[in-house]
Amino acid sequence: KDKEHKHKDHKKDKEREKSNEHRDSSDKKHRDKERLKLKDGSSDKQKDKHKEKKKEERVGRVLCFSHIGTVLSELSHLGLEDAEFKPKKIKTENDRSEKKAKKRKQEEEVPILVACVGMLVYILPSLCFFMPFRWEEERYTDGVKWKFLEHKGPVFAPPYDPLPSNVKFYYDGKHMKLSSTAEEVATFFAKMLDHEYTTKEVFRKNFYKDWRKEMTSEEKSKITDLNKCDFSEMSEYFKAQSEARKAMTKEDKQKIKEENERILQEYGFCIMDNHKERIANFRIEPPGLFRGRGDHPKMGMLKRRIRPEDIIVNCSKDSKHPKPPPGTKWKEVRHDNKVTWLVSWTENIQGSIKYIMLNPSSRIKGEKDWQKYETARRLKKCVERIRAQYRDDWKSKEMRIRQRAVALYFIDKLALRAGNEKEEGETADTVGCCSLRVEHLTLHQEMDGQEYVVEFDFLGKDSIRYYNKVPVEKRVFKNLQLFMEDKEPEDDLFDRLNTSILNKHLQELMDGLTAKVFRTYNASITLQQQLNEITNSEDNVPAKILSYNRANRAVAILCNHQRAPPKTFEKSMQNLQTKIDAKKEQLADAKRELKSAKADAKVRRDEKSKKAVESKKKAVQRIEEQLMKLEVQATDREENKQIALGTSKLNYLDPRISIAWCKKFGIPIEKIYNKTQREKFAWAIDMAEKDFQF
DNA sequence: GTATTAACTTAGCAACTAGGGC
DNA sequence: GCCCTAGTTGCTAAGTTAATAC
Repeated sequence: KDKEHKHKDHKKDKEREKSNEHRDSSDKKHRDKERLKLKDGSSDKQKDKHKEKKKEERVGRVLCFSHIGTVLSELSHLGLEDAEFKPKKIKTENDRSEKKAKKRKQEEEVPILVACVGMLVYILPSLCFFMPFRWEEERYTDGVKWKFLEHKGPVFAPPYDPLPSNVKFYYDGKHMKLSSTAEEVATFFAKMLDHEYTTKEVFRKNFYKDWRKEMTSEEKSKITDLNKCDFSEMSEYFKAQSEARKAMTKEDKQKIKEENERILQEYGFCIMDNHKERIANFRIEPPGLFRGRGDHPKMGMLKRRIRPEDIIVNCSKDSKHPKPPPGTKWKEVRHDNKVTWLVSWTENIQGSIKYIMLNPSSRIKGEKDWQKYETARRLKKCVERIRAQYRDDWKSKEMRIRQRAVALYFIDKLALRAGNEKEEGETADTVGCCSLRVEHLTLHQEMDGQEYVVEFDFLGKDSIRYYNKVPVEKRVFKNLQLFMEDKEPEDDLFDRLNTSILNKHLQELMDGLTAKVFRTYNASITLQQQLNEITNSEDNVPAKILSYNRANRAVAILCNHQRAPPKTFEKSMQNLQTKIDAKKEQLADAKRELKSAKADAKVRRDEKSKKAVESKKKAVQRIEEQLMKLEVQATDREENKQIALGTSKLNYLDPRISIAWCKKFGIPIEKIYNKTQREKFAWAIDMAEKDFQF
């Protein structure tokens, strides 16, 4: 069968190449152009490219085969009568009983093995026909994302459960019974009472304004000052509830777990093109108070409850459409297969659209992820040309080109984000490269013994501070002086540039190139270089993992992925230090014992004392190793205090680098990626060999 | 050319959970 | 068996990008 398969594959390969040639003729022209532009289109390079292409195709196939298992298990899960494999038939009662009887008969007469073989015979012809090409064929060219999509719709937030009558709200010291709607909004505030948010003026103002909108006219006239509102009883009640949840019996906890599992099984999966796929966020966001990040002008506003009438459902026409809760209607049922979302609604704070989409482990997300890294790898091949060009552009006669070139230099060198323009007063004041203002940079002709230093200080995405002192090339420095001339601190540094202009330019330099590709590229290449540099094949597994974390950390620092130091950081650090101190004492003891054993052996000169010396030596060694391990742990933790490794690991580092590294150095992949991460990177685990280089 | 919007990725925090140490 | 802590998962805000409208 294998041989047959290979033969078929070979034939199909040829056919596919032909059709690809045809389909990609325009692409090819473009590539040829690229090659000419590069002026180094040597035959070797072409061969490499061809090899690479071949490899990709092979890899695609490997993935496909790995999918057969999934498909089979799904089929057994779904039953063979499923719509994708057999036309649907309206079942009559007769049909059903007939079928039941048949099934019983089958169960009695046909051995299970034969039944399984029968099932395989039924499925395999169709699978063998398309499976080897699944990944390629299903990457639809015309923007189509799927052919079949069926799901059960979203899970709504539970309705408001009013407070028990003994939990009271007080206004100006007096008990006041609130209407259900006003009470619900009050509980949102009460739940956050311990949070710093509720002390912020903007938060309080926004909350109060929106709360009043939910009050009855009587409540409105009575409640005129938020400072006179006493939510403390409510707050205590919720705290007690949360304690009670924690103190629940094992059985009760198990029951809740089972219920959640049931909901997950019912609503957490969909069928997209013959695959059962996990949905990411199938629960609608519950109502509450908006918690923006940083100095957000809208913090505290009421995020309203989403009803079925707000929901747009997306699924295929021929699927079983999700049903809205009894007595309600969807806003719309759409059949748009050029998008990947299953459900959407418009939120009321910014007026933006929220989506329910698939889990990162899904085929559709996995493929996109893979594509992203392939684009970054293409950038690797032409990055030197692009760098040469922007360096050249620093000398351009045109201001806009100089600005574009300096901005690109920052994006490339410092991994800054593109930096879209934002509407003032709508969101927190944060910037990226293109939206940098004069006030965010300080130029130092000379600083700490270095020439031409630029000091950056601004708030980036999520209001995370970016602070960096970077020596730059003289030409960049002079350009920056020019851009900042005669400008106010609040003026744009790059007044002739925005992300749209920049990305259009990048698109001309390389197909698919945008500002964010540089972040992906620089992150991944840094990991690769660091791993190549610092991994010592002689090291043991923990030491190698420390090297990996160090490489990962280098990337996180480059991308400025910060975190608030964990609340328990100091304490856990202290605990570790105590352990280290104890180990040091233990080591000193062991050394003393070794010394005396040595002295003893010198006097006695017998086998027994020699052996004793050896065993003491070993003990010292062992303790030294343990101490080193603890110290390594402490260093690792200290270095990680304010750095978040997860974001780069999940979004910027080509997983194939890590997997290849694991394979090369015999590290179990589980040491690097946890279960969720392994699911997300299934595509990479399947395809990365130990010699993979980014 | 500019503004707006839809669709999708990237991001940090908090709640939850599992597993190691005592 | 309990407690502590690190790791995991869920949540949703905040970006980027390309398409579309004007």
